[in-house]
Amino acid sequence: MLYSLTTKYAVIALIELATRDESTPVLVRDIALARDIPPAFFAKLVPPLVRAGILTSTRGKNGGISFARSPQEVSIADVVRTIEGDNYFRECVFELLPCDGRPDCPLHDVWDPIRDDITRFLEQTTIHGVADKLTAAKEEC
Amino acid sequence: MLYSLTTKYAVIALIELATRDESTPVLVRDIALARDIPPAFFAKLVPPLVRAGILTSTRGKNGGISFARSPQEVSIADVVRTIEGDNYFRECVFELLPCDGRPDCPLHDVWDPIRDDITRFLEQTTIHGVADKLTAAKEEC
DNA sequence: ACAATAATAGATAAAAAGGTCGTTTTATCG
DNA sequence: CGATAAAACGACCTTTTTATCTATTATTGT
Repeated sequence: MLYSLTTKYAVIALIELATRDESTPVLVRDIALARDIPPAFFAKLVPPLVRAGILTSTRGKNGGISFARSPQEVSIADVVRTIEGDNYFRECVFELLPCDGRPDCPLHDVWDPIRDDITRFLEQTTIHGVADKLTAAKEEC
Repeated sequence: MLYSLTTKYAVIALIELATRDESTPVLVRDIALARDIPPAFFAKLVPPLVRAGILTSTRGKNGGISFARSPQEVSIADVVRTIEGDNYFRECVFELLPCDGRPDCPLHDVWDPIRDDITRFLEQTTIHGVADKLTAAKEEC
C-alpha cells in the first residue's frame, strides 16, 4: 500500500543507516544485507539520494555512505519525493472529469484533507525518530 | 499515488456505469471507451467484480453489465478490496523489525490512525455519491 | 601498485498493463 | 425452429515497467 518496493527499500535502508555509528561511512552492501535488500538494487538508489542532499558517499577504501545532514532533519517525505518524484504528493486519486484539461475532480473536496494528513505524517516523521523507536523496540525482544 | 492503475480503472468505470440508465445493461466496451480505459483491459476486471457481488453481467445480444446491488451500497473500498485483495487495508507501511515473525513495526502507532482515516473515507464514499457530484459538476461546464 | 569501494552501464527476470482471437451464450429475425 | 448477430468469457500473446543481477570503470586509502 501507498508506495513502491523501491521507495520502501530506500526508507528502510536509511533507517538502518541511522542506527549505525555516524562517525564513519558504512558499506552500501552492509546496509542492504542487514535488511534483506538486494545490495545491487540499493546501490542504484544511492546516487539519487546523494544528489538530493540526503547522503554523501565516499569512494575507495574505507568508503561507504553516510548522512549529508543529520537524520533528524531527514523526513520520510524527503525520501519518498526523491525516489517517486517531486509531485508524488500532488497527484490526483482518480483522473475524472477532463473538463477543459485541468483535472478538477469532485473527489478533491473529500480527498484533499486526507492526503494532507498523509503528507504531514510523512513530513513530520524523521528517519532518526523511527530509528530510535526501532532500537528501543529491539531491546525488548 | 495510493493504488494501481488497475484499481483506478475499476473505480472510474463503475462511476461511469452509475451515471447511466440502470434499467438496461451497458456494454463493457462503452463504459471503457467513455473513460479512455483500454476496453480489453477493463473486460478482464469484470469477472472479479461479478464474483464480488458488485456487478452482474448478461451475455448475448442486448447484454452488458449492471450493478448487482445499488451503487449507493457500493463503496470505493469495496472496489479497492476486490481488485487489490482483501487485506489491502491491513498492510504494513514498512516491513521492519522481523522480531519472531509478526511484523510489529514502531511506525504502527503513528501510521494506524492515518490508515484508518483513509479506510473510513473510502468506506463512506459510495460510487453513487461520486457519480452524483460528477454529473452536477458536468452541468456547470 | 594494489586492494577496496562507489558509480555506471548493461543484461536478465518478473510483474503489470494492454491486446487478440476463438468459444460460449443469448436475443432476434427469417 | 434454425440461422445469425451481438455480447461476455477465457486462453494466450506482446509490450512496458519494475526489479534484480553482472561486469566494467573510476576513485581512494594503504
